[in-house]
Amino acid sequence: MVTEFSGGGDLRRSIALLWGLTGAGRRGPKPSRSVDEVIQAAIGIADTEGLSALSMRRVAEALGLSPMSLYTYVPSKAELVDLMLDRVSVEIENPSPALLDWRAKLENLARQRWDMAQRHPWVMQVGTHRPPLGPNILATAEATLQAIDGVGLSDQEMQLVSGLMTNYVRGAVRAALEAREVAEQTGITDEQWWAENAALLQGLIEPDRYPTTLRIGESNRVSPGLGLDLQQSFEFGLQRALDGIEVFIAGRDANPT
Amino acid sequence: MVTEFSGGGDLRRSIALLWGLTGAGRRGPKPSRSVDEVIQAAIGIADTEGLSALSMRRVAEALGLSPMSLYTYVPSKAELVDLMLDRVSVEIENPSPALLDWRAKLENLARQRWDMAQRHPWVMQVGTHRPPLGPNILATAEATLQAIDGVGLSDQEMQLVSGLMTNYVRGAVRAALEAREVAEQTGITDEQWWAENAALLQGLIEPDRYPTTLRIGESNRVSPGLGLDLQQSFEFGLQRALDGIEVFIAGRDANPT
DNA sequence: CTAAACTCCGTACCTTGTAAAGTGTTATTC
DNA sequence: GAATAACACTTTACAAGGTACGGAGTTTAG
Repeated sequence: MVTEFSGGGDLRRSIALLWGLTGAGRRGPKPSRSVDEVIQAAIGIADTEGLSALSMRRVAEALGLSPMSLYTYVPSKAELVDLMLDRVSVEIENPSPALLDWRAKLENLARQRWDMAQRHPWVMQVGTHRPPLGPNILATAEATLQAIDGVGLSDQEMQLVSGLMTNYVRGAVRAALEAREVAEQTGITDEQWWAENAALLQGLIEPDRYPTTLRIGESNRVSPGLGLDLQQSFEFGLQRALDGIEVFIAGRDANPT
Repeated sequence: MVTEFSGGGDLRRSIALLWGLTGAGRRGPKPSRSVDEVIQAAIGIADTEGLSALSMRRVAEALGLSPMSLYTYVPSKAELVDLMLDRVSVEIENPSPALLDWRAKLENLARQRWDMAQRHPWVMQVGTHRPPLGPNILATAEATLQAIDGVGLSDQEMQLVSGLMTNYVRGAVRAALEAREVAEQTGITDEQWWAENAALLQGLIEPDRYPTTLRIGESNRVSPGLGLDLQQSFEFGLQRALDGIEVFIAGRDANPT
């Protein structure tokens, strides 16, 4: 499981790639593929085999090129990942205007992010502080801010709320994807894992030291699956976060700046 | 930036290491170091140079051993990371009983996690689904559950609340650490980065498409730092999350199961 | 037509985790 | 006390990764 970074290379070049600016009147042979094909191939690999399987050699192979040829399309692997990120961000749509209040819109955006992450698990392994400022990523930022625009928050508060949503969603989605990935990689279910651990820990630990944990663990054993449905957990936290924001907005309305 | 996984190897061996079980009556030469020294050396490297700098060779060098010797102390790098995780978890203390209500306790735990992550940034890069069940990690789980025990939630709801806190805190802390790491690695401040991007994007994008984002961006430019203090952002989200939990508990009190 | 700019490839370097096999040391067993 | 099993430790080696470098061939500007 590898988390990639971005922003290393030449910003000018990155922006040009993100916004599809092609230098006019170029000499030399025509490229046999397009940057877009490279991005798609990379996304395909990352989707099906995970980000750790995404190597320049692997992408080149999928395109029928030599590894080093890729560097004529893309300055480095980091920039390629940037491009992949912006590309999949197109799947996040602006919430329908039929959703009237901010809460429905934020909820919708959070679910869209959840869904998108199910299709492209690797996005959660890419750093997004200083995101690649491509058209699609900017659009998702715009959608989030628009959802909470005009409800009485200051610009700064809007950023804080937007940050809270991002932080929570990323935390929850990562947890869920991690669960999926671990299960796939080890071939062991959570139940099996817990059972085996419980057996090994039996007698090793003093029950007095972890009474609550043991009680909850026991209650999970008796009715398994109850405590661990990740989608349900995501929804629960989402509603709590929205409730918290609602409290804040209400308090803000009571004494505006 | 690398996210490690755990749980690959032999569970029995892992548990023995975590709980300090040494096989009695061993033949052969005495080990020249202890597992503890290996863990400490590894933590030192990860703390100061980042998880990506943590290699078996590097740890061996710090201990004055050959790389392969480490494998007599620890079955693999993954298990070493597990041990490191449990080791630093000792820094999370059970909230003082003087903190009377659940909210103060959860708040305290969240802040402790924030502080701990500042000291050991790499912990946020380690997967924690199926965490190494060492004494210290179990203790932090116990502390969290105890904080919300007896406030009228079902066992399942307690897990959901605990999960929400974990997810939010991890999301926020990761965002903050990412910011720090990116700044260190690139040597460019966020302000510089945004300014440069703004300059390059100028004229490239249609203002009608991203009105809110541009307005907020402008408002950041005018009074910089206002929207971006990460500790402040963490605190803001933390209070919102706790507010949301409070609403939930209040509603739960109104009609208990 | 010439030369610059470009695409593409083969080779090579460095870093990783760790498998394999060998050497020497200690404690148990006879 | 000698033999042996279990161990600590080392050297060597492999495969996989990103990408620097230099060369060969191709297209277009001047």
